[in-house]
Order: sequence, then structure tokens, then C-alpha cells
Amino acid sequence: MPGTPRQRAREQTLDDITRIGRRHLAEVGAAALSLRAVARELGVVSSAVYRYVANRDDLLTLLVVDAYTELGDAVDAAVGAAGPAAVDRFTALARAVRAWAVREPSRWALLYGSPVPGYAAPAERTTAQGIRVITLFAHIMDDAWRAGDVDGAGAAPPGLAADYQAIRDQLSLSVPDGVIAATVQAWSALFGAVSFEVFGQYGAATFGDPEALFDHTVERLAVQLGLAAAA
Amino acid sequence: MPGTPRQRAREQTLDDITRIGRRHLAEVGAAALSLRAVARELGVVSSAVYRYVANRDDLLTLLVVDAYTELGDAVDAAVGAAGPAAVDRFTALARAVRAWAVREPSRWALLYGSPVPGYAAPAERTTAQGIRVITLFAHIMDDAWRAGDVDGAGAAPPGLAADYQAIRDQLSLSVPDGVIAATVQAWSALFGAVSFEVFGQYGAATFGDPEALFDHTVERLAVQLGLAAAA
DNA sequence: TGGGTGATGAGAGCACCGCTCTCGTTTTCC
DNA sequence: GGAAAACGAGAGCGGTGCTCTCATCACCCA
Repeated sequence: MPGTPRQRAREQTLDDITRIGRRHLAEVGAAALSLRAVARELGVVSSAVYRYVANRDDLLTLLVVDAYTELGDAVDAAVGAAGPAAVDRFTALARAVRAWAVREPSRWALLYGSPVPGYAAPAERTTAQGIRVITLFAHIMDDAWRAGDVDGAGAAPPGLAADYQAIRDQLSLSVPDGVIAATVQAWSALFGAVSFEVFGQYGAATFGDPEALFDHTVERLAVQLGLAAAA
Repeated sequence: MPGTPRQRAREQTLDDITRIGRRHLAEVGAAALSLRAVARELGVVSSAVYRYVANRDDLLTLLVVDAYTELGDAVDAAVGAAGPAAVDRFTALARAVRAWAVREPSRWALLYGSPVPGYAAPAERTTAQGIRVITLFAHIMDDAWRAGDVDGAGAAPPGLAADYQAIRDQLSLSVPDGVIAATVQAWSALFGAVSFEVFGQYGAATFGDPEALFDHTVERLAVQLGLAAAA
């Protein structure tokens, strides 16, 4: 039991705030998340919460990091349990992302939906957890490339070569531009598909089996990434 | 000048409310949109606004329809000005969507971002405008199919055949399941790419020329749709 | 061991929000 | 011309984020 009792109590209270905030977030969404409601449930007057959290945005940041961490853990576990083939690892990653998003729509919205107006998550506190999934995805592609399991890369816009090089440096990758370009596109396509389903944006077109629709999208993305042959 | 003076004044006031709300929405976002602030700018006490708008959600619905209409008009104009080839029409549609989203990020977020908690846009008032872009996209693909300009369709998950048939019926299409499946996927990928850019969700990876990145995505989508040959 | 110090929580209060109700006034319609 | 409907102002309710003050309590060090 490290630290003084007061320090431990402080951490306990911060954990309680995060836990209550997480539940409220899941129930009412980010925009309606109320610091006073959290205080009420904590059994404390609202001003007391400000001893632990600078303001409402700070609480949101806490929950953003919390959500990124949980999503990252879920994806790590799923990919770790998948087979060694790149296509299997990619499929496991995509399905884990979707499963978490469907299970936690409000938290998915907090991470990948429209930004809360006037609130920008401070990069220095969120990026560490926020880049876990894309980093894992990039390394799945990088491993596949070095193993010769990914088909020849497609073209990449030459004007973005410097940006691709920055990505390669930052993530210690060895894949060529074409693979990075394909990965970036698959990345946004994957998250678009998940958000479309979670946010109910397919409009009047309802799909009886959204999981089958998603799996089909993942199959096509695997082909486009050069990880699998066309069916 | 049809209608009584009072009726015309009412429509004028409703237009003013929409116009002011549109500006506030662009400036502070949907979650922070305040009916009282609109009333202040209108030069009227807050309760007076309730003579024209049932509640805050009703004002949001007004702005949703307004945004869908403007987006639909912009896309229609762009596609109308494009050449007859399907790939050109699709490219024009995609670029027009992105251009509008970049120009109007808050309104894009209102339409395609995370739903405002507790608010679901009433379908009977929004779908008419909301389905314009996807309808146009579907008909571009349908025209291309009937003209023989789209390559053989890929596979489609058989479990979704009924859903594809419903879409075909609703939009009066003649394309096979594979083309519908590809269109749906391109649709969500397109909106994922736009949202990633507008919401700044590429993370640490910044792109110096986001338009070039988007154009490359559109080129790849055109290939995947069978509208163009691989570069 | 005891006192100074800093952390803590309660409470009051400010400005804002959505929304409701009442009450004169004005316009419309029969 | 009078009844009815529409309208805008105003007061008010309960909620929000956030600040400030004040009493209390635990901690640390002389």
C-alpha cells in the first residue's frame, strides 16, 4: 500500500469518478454528461468534484483515455488470439473494433464521432492510448510485407511521399508508399463502416444481419490490402 | 404575395430562425446550439421562439433538413456539371461531398457525426432530403451497369439478399447484388474518409495535402466499384 | 508531540440553459 | 363588430458549469 492514506483515498475517488462517468457517458452520451450528476452519485456536492477534475472537459479527457485503453485492450486480445496469417490478424482486429463499438456506442462516439464543440482532447494525454489500434494495424501490414505475404503495392500519390515517410519513421515501418496508402484508406473505410452501423446512418436501408454486412466489408478490404485473393 | 400578412410574417420569422440557427450551428456546434441565443439575436424574448419551434430538437430538425438540402443541391450541381462517364460522375459526387463537409464541418457533424444524445431526427421530415446523395450515387451505378460500363460484379453475402432486394425495389434499380454490395461499401468508405478528415481523426499523422489524399481514395474507390481500371 | 500547512468537502452564489405558464395586445375570420 | 386565434413579454422552475469562502481534517516537520 504505497503512499499516504490520503493519497490512496484520492486515487480511489478519482477511480470512482471515472467509473461513474463511464456509466453516465454510456447512458446519456458525451454532450449530456453532467459533472453535477456524477457528484450526486458520488454522494458529494458538485464543487467537491472540482478538487479532482479541473472542469468538464478534463473529465471527458479522462473518459477518452479510459475508452481508448479499453478498446486497445480488446483489440490486442483479439489479435493475440488470432492465427499468424496477416489476413486473420487483420480480420480479428476489424471484428474486435466493431464488437467494441457496438457494445459501447456512446464511447465509440466520444472517440470517433463528431468532436464535442469547443473541446479538443489534449494530445499529450490521449495519443499514447489513441494510436494503439492503428499502430497494431500498421505493424500487421508491415510484418506481412516483410514476410512477402502482401501483394505488390498499388500506386501512391507522389505529393504525399513526405507524409508517408513521416508515418514510416514514426511507426518504424519498412513498407512502401503504396502499402501505407492502402492501409490509410482501409483504416478510414473500416471506421466509416463501423460508424455507419453504430450511428444508424444507413438510412432507410436496414440490414437484417449487420454483422454479415460488416464481415463482407472486411473481406473486401483484405483483398484490397493485398492480404487475400479475390473470392 | 400569397397568404395573410401574418402568415407571411410567420414564414419570414421561421426563415430568420433557420438562418440564425444555421450560423450559430456553424460557430458553436450542435450540442452547444442555444435556443435562447437564437432568440436574443432575433431580438425577441426566448419564450417567443417557442411559437415557431416546438423545442430545441425541433430546431435541430429544421437545421438537419436545411443542411441535407444544401448538401444535396451542391452534389446535384457538381454531378450535373460533370461529364457523362460514370467514373467522372462518381468522382464529382465524392469531391462535392468532401468540399461541402470541409466548408461546413459543424453541419457535416450534425448530419454524419455522432448522433446528438436523446435526439433522433424524425424520419418523416428528414429522409426526403437525406437520401438524395445516396440515391444519386445508386443511380450513377445503375446507369453505368445498364450501359455496360461497370465490370462484372463481385460476390455478395447471400444472407443479405433480401436486404439488397429491398434497396433495389426502393430505388428502382436493376443492378445485381454484387454491385449493390460494392456501392454500399464505397458509400461508407467515402463518408469515413470525409469524416476522418473533417474530424481530424488521422491522429498524429498529418497530411500536407488532404485533398490529394482524398482524391487518391476516390480513385481507388472507382477501381473497386469497377468504374475504372487499376492505375 | 504539537503546531503550521495544505487538502478536502459543504454551501452559497453567478450566469446560463430548456421549457412552461400567464397576461395583455394584435390580427384574423365569421 | 365581436369571438377566436396568434403573438410577444415577463416571471418562474429546475437544471447546468463553475467560482468563492469557510470550516474541518490529515499530514509533515520542527
